[in-house]
Amino acid sequence: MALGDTTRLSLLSRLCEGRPLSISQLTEGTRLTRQGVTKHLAILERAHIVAKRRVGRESQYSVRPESLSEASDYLSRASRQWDQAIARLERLLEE
Amino acid sequence: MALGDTTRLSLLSRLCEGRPLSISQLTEGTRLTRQGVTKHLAILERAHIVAKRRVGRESQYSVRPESLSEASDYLSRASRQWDQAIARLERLLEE
DNA sequence: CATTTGCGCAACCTCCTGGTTGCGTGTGAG
DNA sequence: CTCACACGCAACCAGGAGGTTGCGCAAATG
Repeated sequence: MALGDTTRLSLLSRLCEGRPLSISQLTEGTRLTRQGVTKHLAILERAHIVAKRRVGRESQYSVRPESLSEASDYLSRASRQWDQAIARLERLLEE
Repeated sequence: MALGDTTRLSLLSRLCEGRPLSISQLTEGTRLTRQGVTKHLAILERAHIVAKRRVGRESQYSVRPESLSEASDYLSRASRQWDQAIARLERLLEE
Protein backbone atom coordinates (compact mmCIF):
# COMPACT_ATOMS: atom_id res chain seq x y z
CA MET A 1 0.00 0.00 0.00
CA ALA A 2 1.88 2.97 -1.35
CA LEU A 3 -0.16 5.51 0.58
CA GLY A 4 -0.16 3.68 3.89
CA ASP A 5 3.00 5.50 4.92
CA THR A 6 2.90 8.93 6.52
CA THR A 7 6.28 9.90 5.07
CA ARG A 8 4.97 9.28 1.58
CA LEU A 9 1.74 11.09 2.29
CA SER A 10 3.71 14.11 3.45
CA LEU A 11 5.96 14.02 0.38
CA LEU A 12 2.83 13.85 -1.71
CA SER A 13 1.43 16.86 0.07
CA ARG A 14 4.59 18.81 -0.73
CA LEU A 15 4.16 17.93 -4.37
CA CYS A 16 0.51 18.89 -4.28
CA GLU A 17 1.56 22.52 -3.91
CA GLY A 18 1.95 22.48 -7.65
CA ARG A 19 5.51 23.04 -8.78
CA PRO A 20 7.77 20.06 -9.45
CA LEU A 21 10.46 19.45 -6.87
CA SER A 22 13.80 17.73 -7.11
CA ILE A 23 14.87 14.98 -4.77
CA SER A 24 17.18 17.30 -2.87
CA GLN A 25 14.44 19.86 -2.43
CA LEU A 26 12.10 17.18 -1.18
CA THR A 27 14.75 15.92 1.19
CA GLU A 28 14.94 19.31 2.90
CA GLY A 29 12.26 19.41 5.50
CA THR A 30 12.50 15.73 6.31
CA ARG A 31 14.87 14.07 8.74
CA LEU A 32 15.75 11.44 6.19
CA THR A 33 18.64 10.91 3.86
CA ARG A 34 18.32 11.72 0.22
CA GLN A 35 18.39 7.99 -0.46
CA GLY A 36 15.55 7.38 1.92
CA VAL A 37 13.46 9.98 0.14
CA THR A 38 14.49 8.48 -3.20
CA LYS A 39 13.12 5.11 -2.17
CA HIS A 40 9.80 6.57 -1.15
CA LEU A 41 9.57 8.49 -4.41
CA ALA A 42 10.30 5.31 -6.34
CA ILE A 43 7.38 3.66 -4.58
CA LEU A 44 5.09 6.56 -5.38
CA GLU A 45 6.27 6.46 -8.98
CA ARG A 46 5.69 2.70 -9.30
CA ALA A 47 2.17 3.33 -8.02
CA HIS A 48 1.73 5.95 -10.77
CA ILE A 49 0.91 8.56 -8.19
CA VAL A 50 3.86 10.72 -9.12
CA ALA A 51 5.88 11.38 -12.27
CA LYS A 52 9.65 11.69 -12.62
CA ARG A 53 11.29 13.87 -15.25
CA ARG A 54 15.00 14.36 -15.70
CA VAL A 55 15.89 18.03 -16.09
CA GLY A 56 19.58 18.61 -16.43
CA ARG A 57 21.16 16.92 -13.47
CA GLU A 58 17.98 17.01 -11.44
CA SER A 59 15.13 14.55 -11.15
CA GLN A 60 11.99 16.55 -10.82
CA TYR A 61 8.95 14.92 -9.36
CA SER A 62 5.41 16.12 -9.85
CA VAL A 63 2.08 14.75 -8.77
CA ARG A 64 -0.19 13.25 -11.41
CA PRO A 65 -3.53 14.85 -10.68
CA GLU A 66 -5.42 12.24 -12.67
CA SER A 67 -3.98 9.59 -10.38
CA LEU A 68 -5.29 11.08 -7.20
CA SER A 69 -8.75 9.74 -7.80
CA GLU A 70 -7.25 6.30 -8.31
CA ALA A 71 -5.31 6.78 -5.10
CA SER A 72 -8.50 7.71 -3.37
CA ASP A 73 -10.13 4.58 -4.74
CA TYR A 74 -7.22 2.57 -3.44
CA LEU A 75 -7.56 4.03 0.01
CA SER A 76 -11.27 3.46 0.10
CA ARG A 77 -10.74 -0.15 -0.89
CA ALA A 78 -8.36 -0.48 2.03
CA SER A 79 -10.93 1.11 4.26
CA ARG A 80 -13.55 -1.27 2.94
CA GLN A 81 -11.42 -4.26 3.87
CA TRP A 82 -11.56 -3.15 7.46
CA ASP A 83 -15.27 -2.61 7.18
CA GLN A 84 -15.59 -6.19 5.97
CA ALA A 85 -13.56 -7.43 8.92
CA ILE A 86 -15.98 -5.58 11.17
CA ALA A 87 -18.95 -7.04 9.32
CA ARG A 88 -17.54 -10.56 9.68
CA LEU A 89 -17.00 -9.97 13.36
CA GLU A 90 -20.52 -8.69 13.80
CA ARG A 91 -21.92 -11.70 11.98
CA LEU A 92 -20.00 -13.89 14.40
CA LEU A 93 -21.44 -11.90 17.23
CA GLU A 94 -24.98 -12.65 16.12
CA GLU A 95 -24.53 -16.40 15.91
CA MET B 1 -3.56 -4.78 15.57
CA ALA B 2 -4.58 -8.13 16.94
CA LEU B 3 -7.45 -8.54 14.49
CA GLY B 4 -5.62 -7.38 11.41
CA ASP B 5 -4.54 -10.93 10.70
CA THR B 6 -6.74 -13.34 8.77
CA THR B 7 -5.37 -16.36 10.61
CA ARG B 8 -6.43 -14.84 13.91
CA LEU B 9 -9.82 -13.85 12.57
CA SER B 10 -10.39 -17.41 11.44
CA LEU B 11 -9.31 -18.80 14.79
CA LEU B 12 -11.70 -16.37 16.41
CA SER B 13 -14.50 -17.53 14.15
CA ARG B 14 -13.85 -21.13 15.19
CA LEU B 15 -14.14 -20.06 18.81
CA CYS B 16 -17.30 -18.13 18.10
CA GLU B 17 -19.10 -21.41 17.52
CA GLY B 18 -19.45 -21.51 21.26
CA ARG B 19 -17.63 -24.40 22.87
CA PRO B 20 -14.09 -23.91 24.15
CA LEU B 21 -11.37 -25.51 22.05
CA SER B 22 -7.90 -26.70 22.95
CA ILE B 23 -4.81 -25.64 21.07
CA SER B 24 -4.55 -28.98 19.31
CA GLN B 25 -8.16 -28.82 18.25
CA LEU B 26 -7.64 -25.33 16.93
CA THR B 27 -4.52 -26.44 15.11
CA GLU B 28 -6.51 -29.01 13.12
CA GLY B 29 -7.97 -27.26 10.13
CA THR B 30 -5.04 -24.91 9.75
CA ARG B 31 -1.83 -25.52 7.85
CA LEU B 32 0.19 -24.22 10.76
CA THR B 33 2.14 -25.82 13.53
CA ARG B 34 0.71 -26.04 17.01
CA GLN B 35 3.28 -23.46 18.04
CA GLY B 36 2.21 -21.09 15.33
CA VAL B 37 -1.37 -21.33 16.53
CA THR B 38 -0.19 -20.90 20.10
CA LYS B 39 1.45 -17.60 19.21
CA HIS B 40 -1.70 -16.28 17.58
CA LEU B 41 -3.76 -17.33 20.57
CA ALA B 42 -1.35 -15.55 22.88
CA ILE B 43 -1.87 -12.37 20.89
CA LEU B 44 -5.64 -12.74 21.06
CA GLU B 45 -5.36 -13.36 24.78
CA ARG B 46 -3.16 -10.33 25.37
CA ALA B 47 -5.78 -8.29 23.52
CA HIS B 48 -8.43 -9.68 25.91
CA ILE B 49 -10.38 -11.05 23.00
CA VAL B 50 -10.06 -14.62 24.15
CA ALA B 51 -9.67 -16.41 27.48
CA LYS B 52 -7.39 -19.30 28.36
CA ARG B 53 -8.28 -21.90 30.97
CA ARG B 54 -6.18 -24.88 31.91
CA VAL B 55 -8.26 -28.06 32.07
CA GLY B 56 -6.25 -31.13 32.87
CA ARG B 57 -3.45 -31.24 30.39
CA GLU B 58 -5.27 -29.06 27.91
CA SER B 59 -5.43 -25.30 27.45
CA GLN B 60 -8.93 -24.45 26.47
CA TYR B 61 -9.61 -21.19 24.72
CA SER B 62 -12.96 -19.48 24.58
CA VAL B 63 -14.08 -16.19 23.15
CA ARG B 64 -15.02 -13.39 25.53
CA PRO B 65 -18.32 -12.14 24.17
CA GLU B 66 -18.10 -8.86 26.06
CA SER B 67 -14.84 -8.13 24.26
CA LEU B 68 -16.25 -8.42 20.79
CA SER B 69 -17.79 -4.99 20.91
CA GLU B 70 -14.41 -3.59 21.90
CA ALA B 71 -12.89 -5.50 19.04
CA SER B 72 -15.45 -4.03 16.74
CA ASP B 73 -14.58 -0.57 18.00
CA TYR B 74 -10.94 -1.30 17.39
CA LEU B 75 -11.60 -2.34 13.83
CA SER B 76 -13.73 0.68 13.10
CA ARG B 77 -10.99 2.92 14.43
CA ALA B 78 -8.61 1.24 11.98
CA SER B 79 -11.11 1.77 9.24
CA ARG B 80 -11.45 5.39 10.23
CA GLN B 81 -7.70 5.92 9.89
CA TRP B 82 -7.99 5.01 6.25
CA ASP B 83 -10.94 7.29 5.88
CA GLN B 84 -8.81 10.09 7.28
CA ALA B 85 -6.06 9.34 4.80
CA ILE B 86 -8.66 9.63 2.06
CA ALA B 87 -9.92 12.89 3.50
CA ARG B 88 -6.43 14.33 3.67
CA LEU B 89 -5.85 13.29 0.10
CA GLU B 90 -9.06 14.88 -1.03
CA ARG B 91 -8.17 18.10 0.74
CA LEU B 92 -4.89 18.10 -1.16
CA LEU B 93 -6.83 17.58 -4.33
CA GLU B 94 -8.86 20.71 -3.74
CA GLU B 95 -5.91 23.02 -3.18
C1' DC C 1 40.43 22.33 -16.76
C1' DA C 2 39.02 21.20 -11.50
C1' DT C 3 35.35 21.34 -8.30
C1' DT C 4 30.83 21.07 -6.64
C1' DT C 5 26.20 19.48 -6.97
C1' DG C 6 22.43 16.06 -7.85
C1' DC C 7 21.80 11.53 -8.73
C1' DG C 8 21.61 6.21 -9.22
C1' DC C 9 23.05 1.78 -7.68
C1' DA C 10 24.05 -1.64 -4.43
C1' DA C 11 25.08 -3.28 -0.02
C1' DC C 12 24.04 -3.22 4.47
C1' DC C 13 21.44 -2.57 8.92
C1' DT C 14 17.48 -2.90 12.24
C1' DC C 15 13.04 -4.05 13.48
C1' DC C 16 8.82 -6.48 13.10
C1' DT C 17 5.75 -10.26 11.72
C1' DG C 18 4.58 -14.86 10.84
C1' DG C 19 6.21 -19.26 11.25
C1' DT C 20 8.98 -23.63 12.50
C1' DT C 21 11.93 -26.78 15.23
C1' DG C 22 13.77 -28.82 19.36
C1' DC C 23 13.39 -29.94 23.92
C1' DG C 24 11.64 -30.35 28.49
C1' DT C 25 7.55 -31.03 31.62
C1' DG C 26 3.02 -32.05 33.49
C1' DT C 27 -1.07 -34.94 32.84
C1' DG C 28 -3.96 -38.80 31.69
C1' DA C 29 -4.59 -43.61 30.01
C1' DG C 30 -3.60 -48.50 30.12
C1' DC D 1 4.74 -47.80 36.42
C1' DT D 2 5.12 -46.70 31.60
C1' DC D 3 3.95 -44.37 27.69
C1' DA D 4 1.68 -41.21 24.78
C1' DC D 5 -0.36 -36.82 24.53
C1' DA D 6 -0.91 -31.61 25.19
C1' DC D 7 1.50 -28.13 26.21
C1' DG D 8 5.24 -24.10 27.33
C1' DC D 9 9.60 -22.10 26.43
C1' DA D 10 13.26 -20.56 23.71
C1' DA D 11 15.91 -20.42 19.78
C1' DC D 12 15.94 -19.93 15.17
C1' DC D 13 14.61 -18.63 10.25
C1' DA D 14 12.73 -15.94 6.14
C1' DG D 15 10.77 -11.98 4.25
C1' DG D 16 9.50 -7.27 3.99
C1' DA D 17 9.63 -2.28 5.38
C1' DG D 18 12.11 1.71 6.45
C1' DG D 19 16.55 3.69 6.50
C1' DT D 20 21.67 4.65 5.99
C1' DT D 21 26.33 4.43 3.97
C1' DG D 22 29.65 4.14 0.31
C1' DC D 23 30.85 4.75 -4.24
C1' DG D 24 30.79 6.21 -8.90
C1' DC D 25 29.01 9.12 -12.68
C1' DA D 26 27.07 13.02 -15.20
C1' DA D 27 25.88 17.87 -15.29
C1' DA D 28 26.62 22.66 -13.85
C1' DT D 29 29.86 26.11 -12.11
C1' DG D 30 33.86 29.07 -12.15
